[in-house]
Amino acid sequence: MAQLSTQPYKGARDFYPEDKRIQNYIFSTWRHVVESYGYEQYDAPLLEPLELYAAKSGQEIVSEQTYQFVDRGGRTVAIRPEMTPTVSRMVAARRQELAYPARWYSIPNLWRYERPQKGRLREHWQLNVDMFGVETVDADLELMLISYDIMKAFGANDKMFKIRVNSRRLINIMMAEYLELDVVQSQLMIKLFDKKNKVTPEEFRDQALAIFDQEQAKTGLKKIAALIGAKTMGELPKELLATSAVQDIQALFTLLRERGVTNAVFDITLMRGFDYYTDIVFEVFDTNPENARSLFGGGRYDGLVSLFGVQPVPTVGFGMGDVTIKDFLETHNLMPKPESTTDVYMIVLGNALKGAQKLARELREEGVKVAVDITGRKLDKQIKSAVKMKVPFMLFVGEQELQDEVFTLKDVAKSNEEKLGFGRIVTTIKDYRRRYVDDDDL
RNA sequence: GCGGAUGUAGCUCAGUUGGUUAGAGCGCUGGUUUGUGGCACCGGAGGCCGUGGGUUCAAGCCCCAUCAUUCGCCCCA
Repeated sequence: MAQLSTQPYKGARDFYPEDKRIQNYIFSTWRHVVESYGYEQYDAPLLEPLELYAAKSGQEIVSEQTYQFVDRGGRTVAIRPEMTPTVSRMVAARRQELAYPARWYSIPNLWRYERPQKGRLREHWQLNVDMFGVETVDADLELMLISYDIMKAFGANDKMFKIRVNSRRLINIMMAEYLELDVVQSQLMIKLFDKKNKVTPEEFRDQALAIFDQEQAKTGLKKIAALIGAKTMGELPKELLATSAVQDIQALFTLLRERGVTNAVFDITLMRGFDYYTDIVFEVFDTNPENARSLFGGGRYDGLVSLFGVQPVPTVGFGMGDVTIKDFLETHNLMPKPESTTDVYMIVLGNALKGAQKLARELREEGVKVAVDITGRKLDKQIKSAVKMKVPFMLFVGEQELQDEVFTLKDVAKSNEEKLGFGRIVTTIKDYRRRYVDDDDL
């Protein structure tokens, strides 16, 4: 019989305590920002009927990248690969009774069957933030501001990332009316635009030519050059400038500037994969050359809720994965120092265990998190455990200390110690927590 | 689904044109030290060289297969 493997399932991660601390930090930062905008958390099952994704997510996700099985009742079941269809289902179910604008968020784990690679695993957790019920760009603005604030909350500055913005509505006009492409040609051209930064200008030109028919090719390349060459919206071809799609984007950029966001850029090549986006789309992009990649993104998908047979609900949302943001934090050296969630490791000397347990209980009643070493090991072994666990304080408790009610409290990082009574121990630890750790919802 | 790279101690890796008993650093562990970790010194444990086949007098090293990890591609949150 083969030896059992200790490895986690391919593309999925074990979270040891030191890893879970990091994940908790990311989750807690997310929650802080979105809750500060009044978003409330929801959740839903890991499993959904497969048809939910067949409807709108895009073909490949369903056929190739979904974990699926047939349950004992013969139902075809999928492990959720994304949250958007689920939340749309939930909104549709209570379409009439919800209070709008509905501001919701969740942090689900999602599964996709694909080859793992940098920044993309089979299981990841994703912050999903959505606003339902507002059709003006003020909703798009709010979601982008939240994205921006999250990046700031992680310690990023404006130079580390940029926000790319485009519009599906504009893309459709661009393809169908400006370039005069049919549906099939449009899809090919959208894919080509999407990978513009990955191919050489020559390859781009040749592939564009291959999409046009002979008649279109005469003027097509010039038109594309005019599009790509536009660094600001104002440089767009006149035919497009007059459209309401462009005017909406311009209004959005004005609002962003008013709110102090200066690293947002219009990018006509931004496409985003999902079919369900209908209007403005945006993407937060890492500007570091070593990690030059899309970090996360979102946009408006006004049509999804109505798939469930109810009147449409205008919706804007984005999704942000834990794997990519962790890579970003590591690339930019923004990862906080890992430290235990425990405040004090109690080192017990001689026959003091009973007294130490009583003291620990009293400390807990004051809100201090205490781990007691109950092993009876030699002093240095106990200290080593505390250091390895990265607990910030050690408290030495022996028979003499219990009798005097004065204990030695050691600050591990500073390596200095003080003899303190109960009250001072509590305040010292709480001061430390207030200064260095923001753990109110860990 | 396609292509590249890599699998040797818990971790990071070295290992000569194939040659006898497979190495280092860190970590772990015991001691110097029965109430103070990180430093120092002295000991110790720990390897089916990913797995299976093949070539050879002889394989960690060469060949084939397979599994795993990883980086890209396709695709995309």
